Amino acid sequence: MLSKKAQYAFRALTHLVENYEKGPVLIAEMSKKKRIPLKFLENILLELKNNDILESKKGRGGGYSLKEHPSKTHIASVIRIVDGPISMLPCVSLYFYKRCENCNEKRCGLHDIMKDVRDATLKILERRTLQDLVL
Amino acid sequence: MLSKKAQYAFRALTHLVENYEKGPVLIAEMSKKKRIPLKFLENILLELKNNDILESKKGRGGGYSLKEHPSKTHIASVIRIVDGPISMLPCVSLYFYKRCENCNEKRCGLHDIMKDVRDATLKILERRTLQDLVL
DNA sequence: ATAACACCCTACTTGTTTGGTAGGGTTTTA
DNA sequence: TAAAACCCTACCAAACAAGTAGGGTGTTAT
Repeated sequence: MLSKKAQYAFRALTHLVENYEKGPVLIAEMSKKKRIPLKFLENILLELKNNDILESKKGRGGGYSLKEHPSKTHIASVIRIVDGPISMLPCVSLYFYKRCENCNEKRCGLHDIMKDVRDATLKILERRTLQDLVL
Repeated sequence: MLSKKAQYAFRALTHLVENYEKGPVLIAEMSKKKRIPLKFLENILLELKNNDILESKKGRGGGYSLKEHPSKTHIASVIRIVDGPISMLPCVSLYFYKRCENCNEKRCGLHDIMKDVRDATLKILERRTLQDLVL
C-alpha cells in the first residue's frame, strides 16, 4: 500500500500539473485546495525538491513548480522517493536491493514470482508520468 | 514490501510443499529447518490454518499439513491472509476496498494507474500457486 | 534598508504496526 | 494417564507513520 504521504504527494503533484505554466504555486494554496496538512505537505514538497522532481522560488511571487515537463517525470520515481522500494521483496528490488538471508535466489520460487511481479509493475509505473495524473 | 511474517509464511509453506505426502510436519521441525522463531511461526501457522490453507493434527504423530494440493492454493491468498491488501491504493482493492477521500474515482488518474498495476500483479499472483515455490 | 513573503530545516510527539516472547490450556494417542 | 503437539491470549520493545512546532534563510518590493 502507498503511504498517506505518497498519496498526498500525488495529490499535490496533480495540482502542479493542472497549473503548469501558470508560474510557481504556494504551499498554502496546495494545502488548502487539496486538503493536505500544511506542515506535512511542506516536508513532502521539500523532499521532492531535494530529489529533483520540483524546484522552488523563495520570497514574494515564489512557490513550487515542476522541474520538468509533466511527461518527463515517471510515477515510479515519485514512489521511490517518498515510499522507497516498489518490489515486494528486497532481493528483487532494483534500487533498494538487499540479498535475503536463507534464500539463494537461484533456487527460490518466491524470488522468481516476485521478479515477475516487479517487472509487470514497473512496466506500468515507469511508463506512466505525472501527465497521466490529470484526465 | 512483504512483511517478515509473510516471508516466514512462504518459507514454512515451501517446506510443507517439499514434504507433501510425507504426513504432518512439526512446527519445531519447520522452525529449525527454515530458521524461523518458533513461537512466531506458531502464530503464523495457526492463522493459515484458521483461513483454510493448512490443517493440523494434535498429539503424538501430529503436526501441520497443507489442506489441499499445492497447486490449488494461490500465492495471492496467502498474502491477503498474512499481510492484507495487495493493491497500492484502498480504492482499487478487490478484497479490502475503501473509497478514498478527496478522489472521485471516475476522474482520478492515479486511480486508473493503480488499477492497471493491480490487474498486472494479480494476473501473476492469482495464477501462481504454492507448487511454484519449489523448483 | 527593511519589512513582508515564502520556502528551509531540525526536532519532537503521538499512535499504530511489526516482530517477537511468555505461559499456560486443550486435544490426542500410546 | 502422561507425554506429545497444537491452541490461545496477552504482553513487550523497537520501528515507523502521520503530523506538529518553531524558528532560520533567502528574495523581493517599497
